[in-house]
Amino acid sequence: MSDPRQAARHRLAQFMEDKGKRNTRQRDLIVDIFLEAGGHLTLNELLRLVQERDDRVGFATVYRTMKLLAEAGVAEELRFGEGQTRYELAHADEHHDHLICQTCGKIFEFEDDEVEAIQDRIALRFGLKVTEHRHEIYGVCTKTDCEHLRAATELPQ
Amino acid sequence: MSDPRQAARHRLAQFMEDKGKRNTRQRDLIVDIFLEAGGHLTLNELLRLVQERDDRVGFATVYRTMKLLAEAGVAEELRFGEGQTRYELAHADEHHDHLICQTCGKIFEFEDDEVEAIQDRIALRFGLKVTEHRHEIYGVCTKTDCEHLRAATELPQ
DNA sequence: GTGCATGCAAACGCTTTGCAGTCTG
DNA sequence: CAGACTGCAAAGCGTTTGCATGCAC
Repeated sequence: MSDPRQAARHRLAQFMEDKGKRNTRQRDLIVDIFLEAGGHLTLNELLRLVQERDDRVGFATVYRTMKLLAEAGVAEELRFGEGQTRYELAHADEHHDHLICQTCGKIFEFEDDEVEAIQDRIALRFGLKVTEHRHEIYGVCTKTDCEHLRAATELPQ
Repeated sequence: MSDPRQAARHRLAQFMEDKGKRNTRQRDLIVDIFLEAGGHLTLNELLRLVQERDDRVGFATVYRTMKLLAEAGVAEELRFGEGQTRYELAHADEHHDHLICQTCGKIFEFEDDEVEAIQDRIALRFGLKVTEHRHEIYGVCTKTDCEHLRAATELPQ
């Protein structure tokens, strides 16, 4: 049960029950695909994947389901500079930030306690109490398979 | 000439000349207001300020002028989580990040070499060469005049 | 059966652009 | 006076919502 996907399913099931939400064919499918895909997808990318398995599902359902997952704490909304929202699996309790390759579009995750500590110190200096933060590092991937990945993930820019 | 506004005016004048751009009543007004206001304004906030002095100026002109300033390296586009673009005066050569108070909407700027250094190290670990980054710290302002500031800056949320 | 969920299409909010008329250099 | 600039209005684009219908419980 150290699988984050299993944990997510449990949390979601609990949330659904608590709130009197219903399980439907569409929701199940969307959740499955979101969990399998493993993150950083836009609504349209999700929709496309969903429709490969069931083309009767509409955009609004994917949209509302992802909002639901976000509310349940199972998904997190990410907004990079692209003008679209991406969704990733929320890792329980732990926070992480992102590195984005501007060539291939690949997104990496990182976590750094030192940065978090410095952050708190900086905020204090301005008289703020930190509630959340966003830290994105943009760069160029030096891996040789960069171009290949770009094609695979189909990210713009 | 350590005044960043003067520096900005010079840089802009140079850019205009190089590119064969023209000086107009509207552009002069928008630039004046942008430089005086001192940052972090949305297009609509700018438009409102501009129209207080000349209500014949349209939104598109403010929009295009700010794009021009961004292109000239005089303004920088900021996108926080609000769905609107804000513009701030670009400080020549130096980079800084932002602290945003979620209560009063006030925006502070900070700079931290240690974070930048850690960032480079993290990126290296993933095989990326950093081109730029974004670091936003959201928090709650503990200042007593927080609510007052909120009214003054008229930020949402 | 009740009322939550779906799918469509329309509304939104912000940004971007085409075009006819205006003004700078 | 050529062509860059303006203002308007319309188009784009991603997101959000109203509503009639469908379906889970």
